[in-house]
Amino acid sequence: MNHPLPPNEALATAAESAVSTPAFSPLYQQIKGLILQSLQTSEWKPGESIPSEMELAARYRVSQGTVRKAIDELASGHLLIRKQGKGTFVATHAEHQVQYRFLKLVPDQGDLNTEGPAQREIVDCKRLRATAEIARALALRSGDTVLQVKRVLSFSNIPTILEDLWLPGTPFKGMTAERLADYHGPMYALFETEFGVRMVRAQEKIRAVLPDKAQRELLKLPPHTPLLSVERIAYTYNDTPMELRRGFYRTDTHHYRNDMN
Amino acid sequence: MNHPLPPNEALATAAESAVSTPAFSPLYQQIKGLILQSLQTSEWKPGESIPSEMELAARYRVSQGTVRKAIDELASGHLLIRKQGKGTFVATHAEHQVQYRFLKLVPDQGDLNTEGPAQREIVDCKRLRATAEIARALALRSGDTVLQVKRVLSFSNIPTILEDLWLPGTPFKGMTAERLADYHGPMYALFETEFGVRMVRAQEKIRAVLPDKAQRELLKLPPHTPLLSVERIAYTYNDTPMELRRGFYRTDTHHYRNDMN
DNA sequence: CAGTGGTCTAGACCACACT
DNA sequence: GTGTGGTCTAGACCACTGC
Repeated sequence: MNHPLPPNEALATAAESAVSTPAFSPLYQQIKGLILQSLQTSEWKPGESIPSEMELAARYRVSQGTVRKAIDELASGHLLIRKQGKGTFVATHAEHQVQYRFLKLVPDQGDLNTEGPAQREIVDCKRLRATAEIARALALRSGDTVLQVKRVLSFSNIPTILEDLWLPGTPFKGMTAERLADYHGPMYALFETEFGVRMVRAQEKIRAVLPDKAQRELLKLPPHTPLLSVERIAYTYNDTPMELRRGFYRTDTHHYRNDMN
Repeated sequence: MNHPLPPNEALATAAESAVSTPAFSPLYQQIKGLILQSLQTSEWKPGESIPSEMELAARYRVSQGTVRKAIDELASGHLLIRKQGKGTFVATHAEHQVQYRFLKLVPDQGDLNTEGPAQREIVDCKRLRATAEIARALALRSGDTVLQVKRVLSFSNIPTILEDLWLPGTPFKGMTAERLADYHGPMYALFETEFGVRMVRAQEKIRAVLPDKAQRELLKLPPHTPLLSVERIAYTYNDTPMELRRGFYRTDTHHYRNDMN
């Protein structure tokens, strides 16, 4: 093995058992896995600080540099946030800086600050059985209980976003329309504090569509107004899908912005 | 200063002149700037290898680790590509792996491989004076010469993308419809080899729109088919805008895919 | 002041590609 | 084998934060 010190029980020697693939994994990747595990089990919660690099180095019996590289990768994936002089923290959607990280709709003029926060209206919130399609997206079985939420977001009192979202019933047991309505702040922040579910990654499929009658009414749209259809699957740690969201965005005053580099 | 060796003339001491802001810049950032400069001046061209880490360390009089960190950042920005055992290479849009890095439209079923390459038809290609809007997007003055290209892309012989693009006249002197039509491969690869312009970053604004009559005809669309409007500004090194592109995408068989993490 | 992350170095060794 | 990037270590010092 590639470990210079007495083997740490935590540093799996699983690679040995494999035959055809050497499956060489650098030490810092293994450390990254161990840190990830502590995040998953909520040993360190969103917003909290994790142990210092020196402490982690001692805990895992590796050098500070190795821990450093592991943390660097997690930080570049927005799982951790480094703050010089203060420590390293578990990322959270409650942070003002990264609020609405996954919402790419921005006003044509001005920015999110000039516009202010959205007005939110919960239209519907109920439990139902997952259709085949929803089950597939959420890695559930058809018929499993899911929570459906339907809501409208308005900016400057203009209804702009209509969205339906589906959450797996088990992890979100106890979620109600009231709790959603009472909570001020990003929905993903509520998921973190109330249900221990942190979204780390999302994937969106975007199309141009014409709204049906019900959608037109909820958004108070004139006829023949095309909408952006945004289908999102959000994942927690371990690539587990935890939310399916179908959004319909007005794009006459706003646009979807995507920066690529 | 923070340099342990006889000062290298290349490592600017510009920070000294500033008064209010200390403007501390780590060594590896300065190295990164020097490498970037060599990329801008085409000392190393797309697809070529740059000197080894050891050579660069000697050239800049720093340790290998410092060069390494500079290269790491450039590689994570897709400006360089590291290949273990072979060397470090200047990124290029001709690489099969990263071809069409900025095209996010993918087929609903299958992937880009099952679909095969697009059929391309140049509809128009002419020089004209920049409108105020185009001039602003390309950081030119109104009335400056720009090159306009209009084309249609088809997949499986179904016209799917209609796009207009505008290029600044000076860097793209000598571009013709013929050269575009004759070139097989990504347009951005042609820009690299023929005009020394490498696109490193892009920004897109996306909306849902209804096509006008001309657009409907070019894409052979039934009436009332909404389209995705994708406005892209692409930048070279140094954040210089080099292309404005307005695309209209059919999204009944394809969708715009955006992965966030 | 002590504690944190951030930078820089020097040296050893490993994995991979070419020849 | 030689040369490349990739990993890991150990130690020194710098920059920032808060007591």
